[in-house]
Amino acid sequence: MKKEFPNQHLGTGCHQNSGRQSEGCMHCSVRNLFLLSALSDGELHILNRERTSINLKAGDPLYHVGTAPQGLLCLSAGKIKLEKDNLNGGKQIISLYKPSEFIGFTDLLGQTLYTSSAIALENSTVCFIPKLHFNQVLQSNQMLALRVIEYLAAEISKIVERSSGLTQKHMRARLADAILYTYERYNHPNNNEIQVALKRSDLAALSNMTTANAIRTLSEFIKDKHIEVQGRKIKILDFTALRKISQLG
Amino acid sequence: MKKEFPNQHLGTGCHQNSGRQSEGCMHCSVRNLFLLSALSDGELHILNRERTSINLKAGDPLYHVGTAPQGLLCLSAGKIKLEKDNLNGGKQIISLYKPSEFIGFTDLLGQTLYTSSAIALENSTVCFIPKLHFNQVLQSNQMLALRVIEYLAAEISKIVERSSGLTQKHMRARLADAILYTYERYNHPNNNEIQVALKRSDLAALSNMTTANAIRTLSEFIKDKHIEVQGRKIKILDFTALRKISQLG
DNA sequence: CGTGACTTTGACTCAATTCAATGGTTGTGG
DNA sequence: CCACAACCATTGAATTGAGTCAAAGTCACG
Repeated sequence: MKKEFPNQHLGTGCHQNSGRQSEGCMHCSVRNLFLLSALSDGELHILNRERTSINLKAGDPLYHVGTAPQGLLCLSAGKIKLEKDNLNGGKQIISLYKPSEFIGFTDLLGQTLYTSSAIALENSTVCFIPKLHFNQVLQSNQMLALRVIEYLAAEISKIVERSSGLTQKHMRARLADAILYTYERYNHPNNNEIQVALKRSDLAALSNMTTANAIRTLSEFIKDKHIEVQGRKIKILDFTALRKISQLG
Repeated sequence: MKKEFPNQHLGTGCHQNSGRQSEGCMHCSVRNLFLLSALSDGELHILNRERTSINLKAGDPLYHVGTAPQGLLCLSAGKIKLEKDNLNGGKQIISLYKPSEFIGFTDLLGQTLYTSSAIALENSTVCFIPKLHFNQVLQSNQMLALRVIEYLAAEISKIVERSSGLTQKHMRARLADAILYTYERYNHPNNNEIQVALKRSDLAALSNMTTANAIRTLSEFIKDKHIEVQGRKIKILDFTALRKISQLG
């Protein structure tokens, strides 16, 4: 799951992050996910039959808010953010995704238009499975449906939790949360560097504040030795301190 | 759906808001709901078999945050709020429920503990169907599972929408939203009075602000003739103005 | 008619946004 | 290889929105 394609392979139409080629969903690492582990080989073949691959360069949109989901999107390599415009002309980042995760899954299931835009944070590859084939499988596999229910219900708890943090916590706590979230999503096993190059404005969009304030607050954290920053690379020095700030402000 | 039990009937153990007695789920008005309309008579019998009725007085809790869901709770008569403690010692109201709706449904589906507390806003009756029986039906009825998926996915969109309102809008807009939401939930067909007695602190908990500020902002709305207030009774005079305030602040 | 819970209002404080100015980086084409 | 443009990061000062605290005022109910 952590092993990424070297960038020069991104143009080949290769769709798996397991390293195997031309074998499709059956051997793709998403197979290991809780959600899809309920699928039989036959069902995986259905999904695989019309699967295609999409390559994105850093900054490219995968889809735009307000458009209609056409199928299941599974991130195969790279990193993607979901964001939407906020009411003050800025952006709000809803969530960050890594390989093997589904992008915009709830919008697909909700039978509505996309409620946010998906944008590649770095060069990425995404598998696309037409709606029809996914629905076919979802409609015939009870176990899958039950797992999707559980997944969605858990999502709701997370969203409500995050929401109350964003509304009630002060800037310092919100930024600490954003840093810890980013680390949890993109951490590297052997050090405390966050393996993604987020702009300051991205950090701000994650923690619901102005870019200027994100920078100011980040500077405080550096001065207090909670983190170390070089350009867009953030290294966490003191998890305990960040968690405490997340609680108390 | 609008016809409520007179309060003196609440102690009888009657569980239907259709007015019929002793016929259980099969003739209960929830049968008309999108979610459960997929159920056969046999399945309704399964649900009905061990159904019991819970009576609550205004202010009584149905369950507390952090406890484990034991079954499906369906509001039969009355009004219920879902709330949780916020980080500043106050409360936040997550949602308001009316008869025929399920209380704490997502927590039940998510297989986790209750993420909020349910409290009766007035005398209420709630049907309880043990988890086991509900799961039995959910596991055997594919159509029901698919509808639950759609329902949950739609819930997520709503929650994200509400969340960004609470984080980004100013007090005036948030209070306007709270008033419009309360009206949408508990409106009376023939006038513009909101049919629920919410305390000022409840209005504040809905719109994520201090009680003092809710009162101040409410006074502005009265002065500007957008609403009329007598005690806890709120009458909407100008929907257009409120909707505009919701958009612009 | 007194007690407690709720409502209202004012003054103060502080957190956060806004706006503006400046400095730094990067990539591109001449 | 340099110069320029475009974008990004940083910092300061002024302004405003919202929370806090405290003091009355109102209401219902025993």
